[in-house]
Amino acid sequence: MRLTTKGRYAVTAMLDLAIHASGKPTVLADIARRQGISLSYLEQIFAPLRKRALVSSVRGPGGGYRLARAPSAIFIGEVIEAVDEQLEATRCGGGRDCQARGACLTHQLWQDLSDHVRGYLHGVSLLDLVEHQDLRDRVQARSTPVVSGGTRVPLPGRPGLMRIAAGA
Amino acid sequence: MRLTTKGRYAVTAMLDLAIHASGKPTVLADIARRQGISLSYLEQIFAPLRKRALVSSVRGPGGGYRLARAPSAIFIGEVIEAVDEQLEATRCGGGRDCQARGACLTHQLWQDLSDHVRGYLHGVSLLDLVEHQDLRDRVQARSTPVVSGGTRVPLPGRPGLMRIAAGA
DNA sequence: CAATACTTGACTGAAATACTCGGTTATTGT
DNA sequence: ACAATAACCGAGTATTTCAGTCAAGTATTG
Ligand code: FES
Ligand code: FES
Repeated sequence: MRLTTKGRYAVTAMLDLAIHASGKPTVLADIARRQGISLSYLEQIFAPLRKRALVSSVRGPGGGYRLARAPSAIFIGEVIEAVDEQLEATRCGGGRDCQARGACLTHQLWQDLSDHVRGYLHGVSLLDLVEHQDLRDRVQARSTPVVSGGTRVPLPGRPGLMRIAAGA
Repeated sequence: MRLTTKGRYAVTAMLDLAIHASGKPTVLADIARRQGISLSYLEQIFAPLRKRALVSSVRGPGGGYRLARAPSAIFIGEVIEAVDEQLEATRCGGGRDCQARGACLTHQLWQDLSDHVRGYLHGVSLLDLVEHQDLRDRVQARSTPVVSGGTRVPLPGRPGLMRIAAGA
């Protein structure tokens, strides 16, 4: 499982794009300044975002980038997978073959973890992030993705068992 | 968020330990052979496991490692955090300070993701992994950790929206 | 005491990350 | 036409992390 600054920057930039949307496209230089990201690095990140049709670009003066869809229809999982290529937690990449003779003992575990993470990140849209800083409540209430029936089970408040690793 | 082979090996080794438990301690060399992991690397991995009191060791001939608790009381999250040190997905590490002036736009998102992942991995015990290869059902039914009141909400079956990244 | 097996620490090659740099192409206003 | 703008593209590079080796211990058993 790989979650790098590249993926984080991509989400941040998309969010910035969503916030400052106003008819006119936004130039990368602005995003770079506002979010404290290197411009050249941003350019590198936006290439795959454009290829996946998450943003559209306009060249020349007055140009820039625009979201290709409504913020409510762009999900974090898409953005991350567009630039990072995989949220996959298995070692085999899904092929059940990291042990030479079949799947290893833990394949299913990582597989399930991957599905879990993907399911979560594909359930949060850019709009969700724009609307509230305190997205905790709404996000947890929607850990099941929006596309299907909207079952919306109320998960209990965050469990109190994290921070096991205290670090000396 | 960092999930390396070190963490994976740790879980695999602990699982092997749980499977081959039989009064006598298990030697690392056996685990190394069975699971295809370098012995020296395993030694490195077991040091922190012992420090965190997840395993106990017996030196000398006839020695080896034993689980320090019942398999039902050892959770995957503990094992991973013991050797990997963090499942944290935020860039700041929880300090809300990766932007110089306060938290970045996406801090809350990564924070929630971390909590989600931790909650999941702390809800799966070694016993769960030992008992069934098809842990999918039971694991999803217990994505809320066991320690608190056992609310046990039935999450819907896995959503059908993964595999967005097709890869050309 | 000799074999076993854990314990510790330093060390290393290879890969990935997080960038930078230089240049090219399209578009626009003057 | 021309210059300014801003997206595009490809290489190159310093640093860090990963994954693993190696060498030297120390405790325990028979
Ligand atoms: S992780 Fe898939 S076979 Fe080991
Ligand atoms: S991730 Fe915590 S402040 Fe940016």
